[in-house]
Amino acid sequence: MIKRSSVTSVTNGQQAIVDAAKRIIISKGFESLTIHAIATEMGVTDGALYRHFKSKHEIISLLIDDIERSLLMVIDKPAHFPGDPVAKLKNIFFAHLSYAEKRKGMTLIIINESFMIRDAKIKKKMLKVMSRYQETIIAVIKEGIKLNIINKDVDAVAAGIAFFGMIQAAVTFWVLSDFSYHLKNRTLDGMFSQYARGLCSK
Amino acid sequence: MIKRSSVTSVTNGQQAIVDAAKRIIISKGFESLTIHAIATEMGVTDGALYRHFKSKHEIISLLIDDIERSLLMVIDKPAHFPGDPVAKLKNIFFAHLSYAEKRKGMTLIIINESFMIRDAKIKKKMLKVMSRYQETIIAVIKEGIKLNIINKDVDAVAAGIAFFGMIQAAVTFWVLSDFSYHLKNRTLDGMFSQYARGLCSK
DNA sequence: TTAATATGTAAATAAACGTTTATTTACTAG
DNA sequence: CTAGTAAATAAACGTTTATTTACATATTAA
Repeated sequence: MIKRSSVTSVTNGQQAIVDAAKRIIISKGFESLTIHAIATEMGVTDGALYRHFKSKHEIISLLIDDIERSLLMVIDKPAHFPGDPVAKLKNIFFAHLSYAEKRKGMTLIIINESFMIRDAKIKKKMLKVMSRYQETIIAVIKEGIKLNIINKDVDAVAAGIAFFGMIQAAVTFWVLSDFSYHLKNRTLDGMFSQYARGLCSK
Repeated sequence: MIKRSSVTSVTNGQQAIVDAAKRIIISKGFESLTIHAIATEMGVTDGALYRHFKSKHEIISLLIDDIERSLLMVIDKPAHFPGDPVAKLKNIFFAHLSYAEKRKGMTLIIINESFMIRDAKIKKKMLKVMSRYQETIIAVIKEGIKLNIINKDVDAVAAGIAFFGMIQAAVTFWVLSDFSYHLKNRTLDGMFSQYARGLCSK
């Protein structure tokens, strides 16, 4: 009986490679993600990886799929938990921050690296993940507008981008500081409060 | 009479290389920024660059200096123009966006790349630029609090990070979409309005 | 059992990259 | 005219990449 790791067509061998790649990015950063590094991490030789992948880009592509699954799951859970939309946003906010802290900003690093990779497919895939993230946030905001909790004049798209931006900037400072403090701190509480005020005040 | 390009000790030859590097990043992205590409862009051979620079990292370092000068100048101007602090923030917001659009997100790309470069000096330098950016924003916010225009409960540091995040996220989507729309658009007007409401509402 | 398939190894390849070196050229000052 | 200097050249260097090839071993299915 063979256990498949996911709904999509990712073989066990492929999943092991993706997991190794994640470990490398978290411990040594994206620039250290080489075929040789992955192979060494797994205790095999470089060529062995090509039994499971056509190219390194394909590995990165699967890595983005992995982010899509995990990140969207992390934010979808609080997004669909019944309750006040603003409370939902707050829960999403801190769930995303916990996720980022656990992964040492890996997701943001990959988003940023997507800028740099010429392959248009990878760029497009990353944009798709971010768009789905946005859809979730926007849906919650629109729900809040409908319930008359969030101001009708609020541009949901703009608010969605700003929401993502708060996390992005917080993680950016944190990574640049070499993780020299805890990502989740009192400052971020104030940050969300201010954001929520911007949504709700008339 | 020799004209120097800047206050700091950047020679003309160095400035020419930095300018060429900027052109390459804007037109072909950071991953295309190689010694060979810079040399070709300038119409010289690779080795010639080493008459002006010790290493590629030194070029990147000067590039960050260049960003520091230009970006901080762009935001300092509206920051010190007399008037309402919130109006100042709005002007800074759109000045930064214009700057990003003109440079095709080059600054953000370099910030992101600073993540990846092992050299701790470069990381530190980038963090310094961002901290100086933050100081400017925070000063304006504190001015607003003192004038009783901005809510006393606002955490100026948090608001500064969120301010930067709005721009960062907006540029991120724009770059990932391959510059397929104009960065400055109506959505961003709404974004700032919401931000300002979060600052001012009681 | 046997043949096919999956998975791995070892070694090589080609290209790209940053960097160094020895040499040359053009210009300037004494 | 000479000596010095700044800048560029051409060629190579050593390394690191991703990727390919020829060969071996183990599992699986007929």
